[in-house]
Amino acid sequence: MTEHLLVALNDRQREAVTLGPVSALILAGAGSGKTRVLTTRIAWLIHNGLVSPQGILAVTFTNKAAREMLTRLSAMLPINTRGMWIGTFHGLCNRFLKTHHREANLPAMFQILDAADQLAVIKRLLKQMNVDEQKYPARQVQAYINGAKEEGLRADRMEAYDRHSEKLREIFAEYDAQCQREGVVDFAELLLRCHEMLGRDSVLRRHYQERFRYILVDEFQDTSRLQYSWLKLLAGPTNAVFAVGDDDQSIYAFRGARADNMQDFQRDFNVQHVIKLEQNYRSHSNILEAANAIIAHNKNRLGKNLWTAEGQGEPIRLFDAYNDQDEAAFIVDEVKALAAEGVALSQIAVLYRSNAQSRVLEHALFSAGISYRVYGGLRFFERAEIKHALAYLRLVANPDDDTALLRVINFPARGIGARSLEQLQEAARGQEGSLWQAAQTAGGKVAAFTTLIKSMQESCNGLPLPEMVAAVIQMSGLKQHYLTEKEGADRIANLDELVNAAITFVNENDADSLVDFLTFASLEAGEHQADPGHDALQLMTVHAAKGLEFHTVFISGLEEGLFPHEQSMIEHEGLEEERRLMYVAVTRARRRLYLSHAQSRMLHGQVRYNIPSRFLDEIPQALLKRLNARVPSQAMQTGGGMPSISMPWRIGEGVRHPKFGQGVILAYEGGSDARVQVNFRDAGTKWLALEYAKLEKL
DNA sequence: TGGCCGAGACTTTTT
DNA sequence: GTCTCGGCCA
Repeated sequence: MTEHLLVALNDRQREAVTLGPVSALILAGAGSGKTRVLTTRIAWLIHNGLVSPQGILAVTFTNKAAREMLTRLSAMLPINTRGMWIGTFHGLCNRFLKTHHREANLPAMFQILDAADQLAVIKRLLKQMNVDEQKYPARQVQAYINGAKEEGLRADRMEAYDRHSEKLREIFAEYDAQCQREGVVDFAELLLRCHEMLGRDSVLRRHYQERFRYILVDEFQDTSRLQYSWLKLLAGPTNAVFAVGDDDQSIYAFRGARADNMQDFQRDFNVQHVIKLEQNYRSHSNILEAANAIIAHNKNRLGKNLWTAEGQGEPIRLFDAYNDQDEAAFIVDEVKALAAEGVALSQIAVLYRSNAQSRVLEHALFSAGISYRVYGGLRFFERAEIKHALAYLRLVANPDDDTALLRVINFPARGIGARSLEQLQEAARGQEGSLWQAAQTAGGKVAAFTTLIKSMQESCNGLPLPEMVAAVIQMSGLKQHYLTEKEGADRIANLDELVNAAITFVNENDADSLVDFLTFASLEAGEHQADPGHDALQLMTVHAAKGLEFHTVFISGLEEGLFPHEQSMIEHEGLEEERRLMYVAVTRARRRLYLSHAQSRMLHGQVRYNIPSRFLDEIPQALLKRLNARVPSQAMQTGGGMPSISMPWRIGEGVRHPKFGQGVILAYEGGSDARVQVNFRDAGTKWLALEYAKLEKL
């Protein structure tokens, strides 16, 4: 009866899919078919009548993953997936809060602040509270507040041990009060508010515990403390939690992800079934062996070894570039050759540790006429013109939204300057109300603005969503404004696109209310990916590549200080996270993998000399094919291995010291007591007198 | 109100 | 090197 669902699965996968009503931890390695297991399990549970679609709660990390799960599910089962509780933590919490807004002490039309909105609120607050923004930078305050909420803490539970932390706590409390007044919630608040509501209201909690007998969690290694706690609340003592994750792919510790939740889960849920999915369906074995060898250097692991039934494939190609431009030129050449062999550009990815590295690559690709696409950067709903239009729409839905009001009260410019705003804010503070409320009694230009918003509200009344959006854009004067701007054409095109987005939204969702659309815009800022029809080389950070796969992958900038990043060394267990990042990068490749590093590169406006990444040493030499060493010609002439004191040393040259090991020359001082500064990989940076130091060229 | 200039930063990022 | 932000001036 259910055989057709299981036929394509291996034994481990099938075991996971067909588990009974018990909690289980699935350690799913890269490329081991984890999404398939997750969706097949849901289908299997429903198909066998163990649970109805309404009894399932499935959590993913991104909207994209949630969508994919829904798509696959409807392909497997003839059911309507629309009402199912499958979504991100934030999306599901939002759903809870919308349904029970009274219990959560929120207005029915509460709005969601994205990170930029939140920062704006904080900046405004700091000004209002007369806080020294040098001592309390808005970004740090934001990190403090979000960090606290991720841990499940509010201001009243924050410890304060000095004036600074006391102040932070005070700002935190004031910030929450401000959001409450405006009827807005930030991302972390969605989770925390929902968690508190379920914790407090036992009737509600039991209701949902009865309902969601099967809870499934994707990317479990990326859950935060609060998210895990939320899961525990919903699971109660009896429900079955199916947690799928890979501790080796935990690369978001820096933003609160806690892979230790996997161990806690085993203990708290008395997990009897830990199933490892280790067969990889993606890569050839050379690539997997390299990945296994690298990750084996991490101590803090649950333990797992990927294998494949496919052959060993091609060796991993290693390229030693003279500098960053040389590295880029090499990549361009190889990409051209691959394209000539018939590999689609979209099946080739160039990965790097940090975004700044893309510039040199882009330049080289542009000159070579290779089409490419860079992932990251601003997304559709984050663009200024879109945020402006959305702010007008937000005011139509909830005029008490101060953030939205401040964004557009004078955009396009209508002569409401800083003075009038200050008066307005003063008045609002006086009556403990919103800016909108204070604006009601104002005259002149402010009154004209409130009239505008009110007429927008009237015009929108009864209109279908897309027409509403179009009307508000029209009435706002945004288009006229951009007409006069130099680069306004793109912005106008984007505003038109917003109307299209509304049409798509109505078609793809049951909802067609303005509030739902605004929620969608906040919760899902739009895709990074552009038109898939366009064949282009893929450029992205390693983080952005998680979950993707390509025929060929280039990992560039494999240098100490860059990858692993120097900032990571000072962090607790930072190096292990960098290594997991490297593991993720390597396992993106199906057939061919290139690793490259440059002896020097331009960084922060300075030339920096780096030695090859330690991760390269962690790969068995037998798997590697060294393509060449493009060494500067002078170093070539000196020949290898001859100790030499008389010969001038070149900055950037690799050296070996009998005691300190490998390093790179950073600086040179000539004269009778000539000395060099060497950055040793293991021993740090040292000045050495050439007369005594037994330096050897590499 | 907008534009210009200097200072300072500058891993990774989804919701 | 390059971008953003804030302050200041016309």
